[in-house]
Amino acid sequence: MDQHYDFARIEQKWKKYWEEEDLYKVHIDPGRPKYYVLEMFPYPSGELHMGHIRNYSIGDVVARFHTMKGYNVLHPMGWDAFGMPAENAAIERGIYPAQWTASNIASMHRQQQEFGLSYDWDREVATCHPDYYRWTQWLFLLFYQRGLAYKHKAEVNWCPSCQTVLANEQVVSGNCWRCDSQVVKKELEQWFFRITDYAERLLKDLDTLEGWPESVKIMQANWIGRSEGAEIIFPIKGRDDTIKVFTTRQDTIYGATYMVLAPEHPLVMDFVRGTKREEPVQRFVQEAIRRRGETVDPEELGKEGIFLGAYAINPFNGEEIPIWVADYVLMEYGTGAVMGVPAHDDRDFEFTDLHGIPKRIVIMPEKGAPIPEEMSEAYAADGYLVNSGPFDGLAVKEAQEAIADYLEEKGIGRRAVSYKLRDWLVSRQRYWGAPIPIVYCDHCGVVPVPMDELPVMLPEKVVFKPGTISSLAHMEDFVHTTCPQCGGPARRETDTMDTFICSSWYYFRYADARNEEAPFGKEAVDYWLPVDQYIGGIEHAVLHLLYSRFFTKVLYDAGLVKCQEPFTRLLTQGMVIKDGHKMSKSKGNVVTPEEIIGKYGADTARLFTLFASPPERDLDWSDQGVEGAWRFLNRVWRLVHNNLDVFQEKELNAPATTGFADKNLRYKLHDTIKRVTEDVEKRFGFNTAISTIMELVNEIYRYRDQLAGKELNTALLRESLEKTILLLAPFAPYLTEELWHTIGYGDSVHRQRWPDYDEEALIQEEVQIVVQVNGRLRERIRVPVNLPQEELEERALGLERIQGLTAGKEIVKIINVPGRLINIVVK
RNA sequence: GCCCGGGUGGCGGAACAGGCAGACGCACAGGACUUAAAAUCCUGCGGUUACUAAAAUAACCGUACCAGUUCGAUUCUGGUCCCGGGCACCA
Repeated sequence: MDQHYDFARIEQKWKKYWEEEDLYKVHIDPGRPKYYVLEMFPYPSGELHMGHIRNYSIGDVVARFHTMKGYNVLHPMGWDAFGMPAENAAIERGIYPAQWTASNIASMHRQQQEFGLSYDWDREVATCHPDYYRWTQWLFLLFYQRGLAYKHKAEVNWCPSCQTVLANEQVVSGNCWRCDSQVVKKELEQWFFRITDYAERLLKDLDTLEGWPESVKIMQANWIGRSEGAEIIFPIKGRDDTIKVFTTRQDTIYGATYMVLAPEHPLVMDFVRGTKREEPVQRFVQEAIRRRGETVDPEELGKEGIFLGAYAINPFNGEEIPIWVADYVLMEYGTGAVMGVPAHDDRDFEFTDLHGIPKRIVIMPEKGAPIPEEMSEAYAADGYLVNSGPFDGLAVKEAQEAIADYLEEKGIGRRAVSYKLRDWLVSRQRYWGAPIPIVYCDHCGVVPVPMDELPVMLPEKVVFKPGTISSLAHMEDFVHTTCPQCGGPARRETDTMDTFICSSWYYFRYADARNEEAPFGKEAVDYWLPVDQYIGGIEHAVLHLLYSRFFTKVLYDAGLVKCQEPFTRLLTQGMVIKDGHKMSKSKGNVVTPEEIIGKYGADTARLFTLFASPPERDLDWSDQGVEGAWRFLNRVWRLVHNNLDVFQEKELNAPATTGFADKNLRYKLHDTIKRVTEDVEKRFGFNTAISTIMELVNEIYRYRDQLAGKELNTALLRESLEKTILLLAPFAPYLTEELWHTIGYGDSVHRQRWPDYDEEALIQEEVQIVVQVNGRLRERIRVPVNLPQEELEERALGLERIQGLTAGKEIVKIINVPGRLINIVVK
């Protein structure tokens, strides 16, 4: 017999069989519990990499396991197909983005099928198909109708390399998330989604996501950035208007020694117009705005500012405080104006040191402590109020409440909540995206395209003019249209949608992917959604995952879906690393899925990626480790082939007097079933599940060796081999299918029930007990399971070594952990 | 700076509720099979020391570091160091 199995032949054979059998097609079946497992759909770059394989291998095990467990499993795949690379390819190679994308999809689809992934391909979607983006546009209009989409002129993030704007979430440390170029600020009129309306719910509902990693929830909470505090209205000396500030430390109001406005604040120029300060302030403001657009690191910025010659009046003590403009105050957050409390805020402290503004201490850590003259740093911690008039002596928390109450009573302010989250900028000056379904009519203004006229088709035959912004804007046939309202001439919106919109709802579409009447049918989404298990990279912690949650809540409010959260459980997988770096062409450490398939087959590739590390952690690629996975699969293959006789005999031999070896094997088998089930179901412990199966296989080999030449319990051997195949089926679907048929079955192994373990088999007559003296391991003894405690202690104390260690000493106590150890404490 | 993870043999990792540290795999070493190699199978494999011809055995140390709680700590608590990730003046 060969030492190795012919993976190429086997994998081809069963791939074809599964396709012919429609093995992975699913339909709504209210009689069975559903399970929706989903891997984040990929961008069709044209090639699968190991990160994809890891992602899909995890999802496939989860899907196959639940199918065997009796669930009706939805496991779809599709393509996040709009985006920049297609445009670049078009420019570089003179091929239309639609064609380039379609051929990439075809080749990646083929590679996925090689891997034997259990997708229902009838539900495949591609976001660039009119059948799909029609509904993306429909959803845009739904948002528009609900007042959640609006056009607005604002200072936005601009990536000079991608030649388009970016949402805040898509700027990573000042750089573009996609191309890493430095992002600059630009004033543009753009479409936004009002995600800030949902800030509170997006934050609060994080608590309901018990199946999400804490780290992702914390990242989202930080991104939303909720702060509780107060707005305080300051009158302006000599004028009728007022300035409103937002603060989280209203308790420090008596320590406010100045006020600062953001450079963009409308009052800034108002204060200095026509005065000698106008020119320097103007210069300062322009410079501040320019620098803000360029500089990445706030440390480099320092704290520049300039006095405006005006004074605000502290409504609590009537004190006049100077009003400054400074670059460290942001117009977009709070009210764009801050009360400066240098003694109790690090930034204000630094600013006043620089510009010679006095500090006043109003919080002391202890009651009655002497108030120091000098401070070396701001005191931002807890304490008690001083120098604060009627509020003296209150603790910080109490003062915050008391002062908020006072503000509201006197009508000079109110409690307020501020968020760091900004509205989602969704327009992009790119061709390869879903057109925004809006027209501009000279007569009627902004007019949405009627829903029944969708899709607004993206012209496929595009010509890219280098250096121009959006190619769509140059396509006269596209731009010129008629107004849906008055029928007069109108222009189309030429910006397209952020591709994150397309990916914010695809998991709903899978439930009803071929629906031509609606984005999805109610029955289908109510049955399948939410996604029970979502699997993907941590890099989407606040991008795709936040946007999708937002979309789901809007669809919920519109009555289109029943769930308020899209993903019940989330698994964030680690990266695939080789030689200490992420695999990349520039590092020259890339191993392609195709190489591995060619050399060892899909099962080995899957098994290795699952075995080498737990899914959340980074995976260190090791060619030798792959070799080990390959060896193991062959070991299983040989084990079955070497024992084929037990499947051919009709009368199986099960001697009545089963010996220790038999009991031992049967225990191992059922213990393995139990552990593998729990590992996969509860812990995503694929690495330990596989190692447990390896132990079982080793045990079966040992059993054969032990009983070589003796009468075998063929019934037990057969049970062991069959169940080993079943346990391995989700991990190595091709090999196990082959073996399942080899041992004589006609149906697919992937239609079998997951094995249950037999409690009886797990009952042991003897256990090993560890004997410790003063917590140090000294002996191990085997005793009957139900040996009474006194007898166990007696036996332990009677052991020669233990006697030697306890002789002449006082036994203080004996700790007994049933079934595990006893610890004799002596003095 | 703030907020999260993580640190266990030569390597990837295991130890699930405070109870045998190092499962499983890789690498390595020795042996079997072979004319030979590959493949396969078997055995060993954290460190130090003692004893010994060798094996066996035993003691001590050991889960980044320092304290603490406990009969007992990789696991819990406090502090320190290092590595990785997120945020970026958010008042």
